[in-house]
Amino acid sequence: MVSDKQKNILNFINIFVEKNGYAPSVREICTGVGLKSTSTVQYHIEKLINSGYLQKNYKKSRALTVNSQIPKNKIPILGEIAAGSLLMAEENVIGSVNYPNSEETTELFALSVSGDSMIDEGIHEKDLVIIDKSLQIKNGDIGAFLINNTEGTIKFLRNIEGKNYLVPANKNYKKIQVNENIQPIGKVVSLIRDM
Amino acid sequence: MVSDKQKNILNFINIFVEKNGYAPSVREICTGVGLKSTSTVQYHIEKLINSGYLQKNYKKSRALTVNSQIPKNKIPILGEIAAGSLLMAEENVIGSVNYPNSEETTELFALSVSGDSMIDEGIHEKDLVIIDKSLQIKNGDIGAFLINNTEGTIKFLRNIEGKNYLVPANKNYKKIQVNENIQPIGKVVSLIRDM
DNA sequence: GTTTTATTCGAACAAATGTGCTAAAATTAG
DNA sequence: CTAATTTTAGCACATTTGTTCGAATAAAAC
Repeated sequence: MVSDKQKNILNFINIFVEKNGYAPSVREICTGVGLKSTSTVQYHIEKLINSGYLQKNYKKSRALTVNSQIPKNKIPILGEIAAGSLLMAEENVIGSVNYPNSEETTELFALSVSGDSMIDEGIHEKDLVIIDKSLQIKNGDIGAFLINNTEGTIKFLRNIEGKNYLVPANKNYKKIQVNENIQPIGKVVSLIRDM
Repeated sequence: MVSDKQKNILNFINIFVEKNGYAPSVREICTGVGLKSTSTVQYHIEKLINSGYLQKNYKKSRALTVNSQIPKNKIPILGEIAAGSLLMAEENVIGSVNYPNSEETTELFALSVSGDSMIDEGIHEKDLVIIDKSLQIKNGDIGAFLINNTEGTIKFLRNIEGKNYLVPANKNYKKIQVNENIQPIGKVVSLIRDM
């Protein structure tokens, strides 16, 4: 949809804004990307706007804004997982958090930990775990799972003698064999605790 | 140093940028804060620049940038604590992290945890703890301390029979009585763990 | 090859914008 | 009250900047 030149321009704008704190003028983009005509830049800008990468304010200078494809570092916090399916329905979102190390990720969300089944792994009640829905939970990983379409939980996934188990990090709880009532949500990639 | 009108203007610029993604023009500030002359705004802008609240680029439009007094949400990560004193000397800063819940704080920094003396509190090696230097460590708090001007450590501060101790959360370590070789750094206010 | 589409250029124009100057008005200091 | 300082206004000017139009060039499709 967008050509190399257009990506080039978008990139230039991004870097310029990052560096200067305000957007470049059309002519600054010209020299920045090696074009000699302002209307050429105009042409590409229009394309980028139509593709949803940029926004502009008619006749105002330096009024370009880059549509950061993903609201950078802002991910929703889900509270209790509603019966049915784990969706980011508006009702379930109880807040949002700036996640440190994410560059661009749509598949992240945060979940408030309830219970102490992972206490031996240093995952406490009320901790915020960041979950990546796009990452498959592999043997040995800590993942988020939905049990009976009702209850969300954080557990180790372990393969023991060919069978998959949800394994808690707390001697007081026992492992559960994965069955059709257990649905993987995503891998736990980070933890945030406020004190 | 800065008058109410100037604060008013600074505030207007901040809100405008937040809302539009680019800075207001001189005339937009005029109408925004109820002034009729561009030169009046010019006058105030110069004051704000001299006071260090703003930056400008000569003759460029909308090239105002607000000097966010504190780099919002960005706090330095310190590595090994150098002998001497715990300062945010350039050499010690090994990175930076976006800290979720901070609005404006100068006194925050992050420290990578080494050792397992707080394992029972769910604080693991390589975790990142956020420390607020401006908060006094009180009885029962987890704090960061500098021992012998050399070694940084995270411990509980507990008052037992009138004496202060650094108490680990690990049975394999013993508590240490606070003496003149132990210097408090700040209170641990948050924890971040990447997996 | 021809035709179509995408990209580039140049120049000119109008609007937006920052700047400079002088003077008046309001506020504060003495 | 008077003098000094701060704040505001008005206007004119020079640049910067976005926009428009037509045409040339390059690339892709047929």
